[in-house]
Amino acid sequence: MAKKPSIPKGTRDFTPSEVIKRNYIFDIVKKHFQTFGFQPIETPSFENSDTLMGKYGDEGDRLIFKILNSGDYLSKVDEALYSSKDSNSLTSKISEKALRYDLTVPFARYVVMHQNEIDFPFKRYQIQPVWRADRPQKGRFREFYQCDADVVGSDSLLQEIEFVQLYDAVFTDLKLDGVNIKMNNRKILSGIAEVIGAQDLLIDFTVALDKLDKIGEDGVKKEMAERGLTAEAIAKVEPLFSLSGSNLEQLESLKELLKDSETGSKGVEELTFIVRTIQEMGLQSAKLSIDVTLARGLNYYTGAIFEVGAPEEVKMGSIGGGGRYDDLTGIFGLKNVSGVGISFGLDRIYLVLEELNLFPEAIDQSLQVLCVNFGEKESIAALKLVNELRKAGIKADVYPSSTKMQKQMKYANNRNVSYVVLIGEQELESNSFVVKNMTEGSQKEYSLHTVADFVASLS
RNA sequence: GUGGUUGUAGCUCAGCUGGUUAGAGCGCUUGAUUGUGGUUCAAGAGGUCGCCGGUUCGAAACCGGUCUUCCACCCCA
Repeated sequence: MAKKPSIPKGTRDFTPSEVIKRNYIFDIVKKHFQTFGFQPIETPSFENSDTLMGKYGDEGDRLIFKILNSGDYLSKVDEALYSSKDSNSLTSKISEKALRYDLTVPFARYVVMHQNEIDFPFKRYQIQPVWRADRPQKGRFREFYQCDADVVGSDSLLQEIEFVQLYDAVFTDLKLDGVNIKMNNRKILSGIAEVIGAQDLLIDFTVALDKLDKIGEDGVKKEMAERGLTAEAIAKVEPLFSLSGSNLEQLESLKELLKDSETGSKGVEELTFIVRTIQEMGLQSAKLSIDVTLARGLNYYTGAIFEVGAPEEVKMGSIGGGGRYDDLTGIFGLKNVSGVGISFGLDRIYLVLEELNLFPEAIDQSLQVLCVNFGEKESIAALKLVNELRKAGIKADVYPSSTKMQKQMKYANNRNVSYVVLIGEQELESNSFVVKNMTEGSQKEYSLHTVADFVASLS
């Protein structure tokens, strides 16, 4: 080993225990995706650059990993461009492929390409890694998994309602109590901007408003002023900071506030329908709350906006989000297809479950039974027993070499094995095996003819 | 992309305003214990102090660069 190996910034190796815990989350999420009628698809890990570039704004373009062309990629670049050192124009000449940046845009591409085979409404889920050339932070990586579920081809609000229930089902199953599903509606934000006379500054207005819980009311006002909102407009925003009461009461206030805005009223109406219906049907462990300051992903969301907050006792931002985008496939030439979708932030959910100790206790156990190896003859007998145990679905193994017992026992202990089986000379003679319970330290002898008794004791 | 922060044994970390041979706990190996782990005791192995360069008689420590970690911003899952 000449040099210590390393992995790129923002990437990770996963240990066996981590993979098992991640799979636990994946399996639960998948199970509920399926019971809600979503179908899985997969798309390539890299796409043509023009599929991705320009879809996420300037900031997004910068964060897309570009793949260098194969072969002598510089020979095709003319001298003038090369010597101009203009990275942006040069990039398109030497790189025609890029790593997937999210799952939504490739999905839109997929829908357009397969529009004639798809039965709409199409409910799909997709769990694959994506890559971003971002600067890493805690819970933020350059390679991470996204779990998305989207519906395209239906503008029914029933979809939004289903997504709230889907979030509730998944987090309930994960035993993660007290998640807060926050909802807003782009139309409400547009309506507010309209009413305060700042339509043109919608994005600036919402970006500032979104920071309320971080920088407080005064901070938001200050930022709005910096972003060009008039003092008059900011004064009109005031009532938003003091919205109180139940979801429906807040919606009632918004209705009054937005009565002069057609768009805004539509948004209030939509949210009211969703809130009423969810209230009627009930949620298992999550709570649904209206949050007019919620303003993420505004570049393409046109209706509902979702964000899921971790339970209050953990300091973790959002663990999921999503929204409705009325014309997602439009960028690829297919008009009038409405879509709505949500995403689960796997890495953060993992951190939250870890912090709250919510992974099942037995999850780490990769081996239930280990047979100590006493030599060739003995190990063959052990292997026969192990075969029977494996057929019964028990995770069992024989230690591969007849090293000292102390070493074998220690290995069993470190692997968190619950039972160690001893088949030595004495046991061979009497056609039996000794089972040591590693947590209690007790031992029990079984006949090799009645392995079923031992199997029964395991369940 | 901007500003800051971190890096010393497999892991978690000490190491003073530059000074001789770089430490601890845990883990690991061996023995006490040739058929019994998790407890105990004894002994042992393991480090080009992230990497490259500079200052100095002398650098783990100071300076510059670079990589990495984490944090804030931007943005976002």
